[in-house]
Amino acid sequence: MNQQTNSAAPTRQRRKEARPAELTAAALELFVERGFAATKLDDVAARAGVSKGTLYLYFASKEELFKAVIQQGILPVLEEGEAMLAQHQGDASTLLSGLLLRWWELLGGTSLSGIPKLMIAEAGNFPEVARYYHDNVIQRAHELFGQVLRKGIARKEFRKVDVETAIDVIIAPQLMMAIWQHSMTPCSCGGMKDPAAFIRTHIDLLLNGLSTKE
Amino acid sequence: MNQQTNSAAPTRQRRKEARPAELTAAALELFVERGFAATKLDDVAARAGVSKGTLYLYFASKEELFKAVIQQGILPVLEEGEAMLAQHQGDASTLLSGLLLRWWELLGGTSLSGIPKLMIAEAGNFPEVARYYHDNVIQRAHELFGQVLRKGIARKEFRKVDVETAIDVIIAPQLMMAIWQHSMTPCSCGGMKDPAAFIRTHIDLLLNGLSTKE
Amino acid sequence: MNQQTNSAAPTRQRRKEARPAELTAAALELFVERGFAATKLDDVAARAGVSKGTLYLYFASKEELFKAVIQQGILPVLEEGEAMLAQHQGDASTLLSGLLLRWWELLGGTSLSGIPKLMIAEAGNFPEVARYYHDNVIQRAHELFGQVLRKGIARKEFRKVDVETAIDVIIAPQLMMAIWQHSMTPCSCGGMKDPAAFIRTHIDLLLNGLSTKE
Amino acid sequence: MNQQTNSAAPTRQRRKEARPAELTAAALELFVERGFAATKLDDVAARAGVSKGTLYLYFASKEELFKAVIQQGILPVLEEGEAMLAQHQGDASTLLSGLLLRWWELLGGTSLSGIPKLMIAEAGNFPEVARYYHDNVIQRAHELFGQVLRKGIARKEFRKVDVETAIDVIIAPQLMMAIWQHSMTPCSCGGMKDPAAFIRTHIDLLLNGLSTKE
DNA sequence: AATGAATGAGCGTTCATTCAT
DNA sequence: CATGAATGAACGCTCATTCAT
Repeated sequence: MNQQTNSAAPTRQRRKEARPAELTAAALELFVERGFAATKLDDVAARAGVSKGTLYLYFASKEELFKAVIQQGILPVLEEGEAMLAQHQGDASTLLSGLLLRWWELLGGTSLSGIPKLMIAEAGNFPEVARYYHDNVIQRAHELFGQVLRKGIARKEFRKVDVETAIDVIIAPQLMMAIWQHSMTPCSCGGMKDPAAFIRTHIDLLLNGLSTKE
Repeated sequence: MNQQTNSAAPTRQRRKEARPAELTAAALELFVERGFAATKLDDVAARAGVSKGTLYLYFASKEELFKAVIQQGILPVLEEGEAMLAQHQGDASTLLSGLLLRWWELLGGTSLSGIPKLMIAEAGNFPEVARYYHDNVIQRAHELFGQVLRKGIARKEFRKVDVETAIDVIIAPQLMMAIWQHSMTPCSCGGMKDPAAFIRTHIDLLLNGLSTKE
Repeated sequence: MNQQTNSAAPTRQRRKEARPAELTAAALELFVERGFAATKLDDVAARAGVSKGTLYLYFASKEELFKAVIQQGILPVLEEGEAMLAQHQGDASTLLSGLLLRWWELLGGTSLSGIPKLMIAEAGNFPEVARYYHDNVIQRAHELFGQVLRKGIARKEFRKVDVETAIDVIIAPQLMMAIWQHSMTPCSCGGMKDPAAFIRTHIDLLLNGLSTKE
Repeated sequence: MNQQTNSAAPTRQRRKEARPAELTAAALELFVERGFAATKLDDVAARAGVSKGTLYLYFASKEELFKAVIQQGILPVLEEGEAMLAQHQGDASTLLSGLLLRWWELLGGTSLSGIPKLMIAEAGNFPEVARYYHDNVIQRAHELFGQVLRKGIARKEFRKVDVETAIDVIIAPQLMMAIWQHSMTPCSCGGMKDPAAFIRTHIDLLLNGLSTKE
């Protein structure tokens, strides 16, 4: 009897602990596909393989589920980037292109790359979440790239550009790629053909644009 | 008496002809602010200053209204750009930066600049509209910038970059700026501080990135 | 000018006087086809070849139109029958079968034969109209047939049946025929194949059923 | 504890299985009273003692509810009649009057007798349902009475009438009685006074009309 | 007299949320 | 914990009615 309990309990336990993540994962997929308002909780529950009522055991409302989806989605991204920055030694160009490439390696195929699209679409409807996202993702990413740019400028690798503005210009193509991946591309309506080529061209133009070699 | 007839009779007529545009304008604002699904037709009607039923005199359904909003929104943009290209003489750099600046001058303050956000959010839910938008906006804009890039390369102003991919890289920051303007910025959650500076930096990095002068 | 007025005015006048009848005729057709609630005033107006607003120049509401349709529909029927009775001389059997045949000759092909269906379907929703119809159509038809039956019984042509009840039994097949003609038959779902044969069989069974010859 | 579980658990289950029948019963009453289009789903739900949303757990639309009402309503009638025919031995007159009387005993007081009225009113709007009703009710009833008539003719009880047409003539008064019961009568607008007397007179006239004794 | 654009109350339908089991 | 039947507020859409022209 103990043995049974011992072997059975952990399974349930593991399940119980994994549930919220399973639910937010299912919700993320559907929110990204269809938008927040157009996603039905029935469908989220069905995709997660639970009943609709179960959702309410873990999230008090659809809005809370949305918040959890966003919070859940931002953690992996930042830590990796900041770790790269901390570890990096050598020239800023390599660091910059490394960061851009690594970001897509990490998120490219997953629905985490849909979070920018989702956040953009819903920022107006969920200002608190937008603020949270701004403070915890956008801001930290800004600082990350800001440090890289300033390092490059200090090392005379990069021209003296307007750093704060340049950050946005650098990030924009990466975000647009992620967004396209979750909007036009799945309709087979064109959009991005080759993400790798896109990033390569972006880095090429960018490093040339920043370069002090003339 | 004739004068009264002349001025009074057209009142109704003028209104009737102007109505669809008034309605799509109101709908565009709200769709951009809140998204398609989260926008209530009552609110669209209220913002246009008509009753809910009136919407149905001009659009058969909410979805038809959406389509009309998109179709209505794309016409002004393309013609201007293609006209600039046709008229332009001289170096490609000036043309390129001219196009990028002009685009923002035209759309910056209006809710037309919210169409990319709207289209991105709803492409998955309205594949037909997405295809229409792709064929009539994205494709034509691509060709426009493609001609500029090829002209610059032919004139040895620009390096021999992968033109098709570079187009997307060039357009992305402009689109992101428009998107941010309609998502994070209005929440006072940060985002773009100064569009003009952003475009200037974009053009600066871009022309340097494309430049053959090394 | 006078001549023009002379020739034009009567046209208009004639039109003006004919309008209500044209409108109720159109309404009758649609009410019979679809029922009162399922008939749109747009469709009535369209079938009558006028605009929707014009209906309200002649009828204060949809319900008033309904009442007019019923009133309009009952006048021709009764007078004919009562005239036949007054003029008739000779045996009751001939009179009875004459009445039954004549009724179908008069109404068979027209949508007036749809009034019983319409009245039956809407009696519950329009008690006043139902009462009006009862008093002015059902009651008078009852008296008509009552006199025929009593005449036949007095002349020993017919057996001494329960006259009041027999009237309903006699009328029922005629009504059902009219009803079927406007319900199942137009769906090509079967129903009556041949009205003439039906009436013949009805009269045959009826006269035999009433006959004193055994 | 077991007992409680045994009696409590099925409560929900029993309810769920009984619900569709409860709902169609409520809907039948109101459809018969007011017609399909004039019946509000709120009222159906209220009469069934549930909320409006519950209807949609069992029927996908108002039209599906209508179909279910009809299907639900036809089963009890036919089986009884066909059983009577199969069991009967002896003369056709007794069988015929037995069928006519039994039909009213079964349906007279219930709203099932309102289905003919309902079907007649809505046949034009729901051709598929009309066809279903024609094939499964009208046709089978026809065959039932056809066999009785042919039996009576074979036994020389009945005259050689046009069987197919005579069936309609025989059925018509029964149907009209049911229809009147649900249209004019409830308005206290007259109509049928005594169903039993009506059927008696109908049978009397009918058997005399069919009889070979002259 | 006639029009048809405009209205808004009302209905069918959906779906986030609750709760008895 | 988990379920899914039940709810009811809210939304898209319709259509009888009104009224400026």
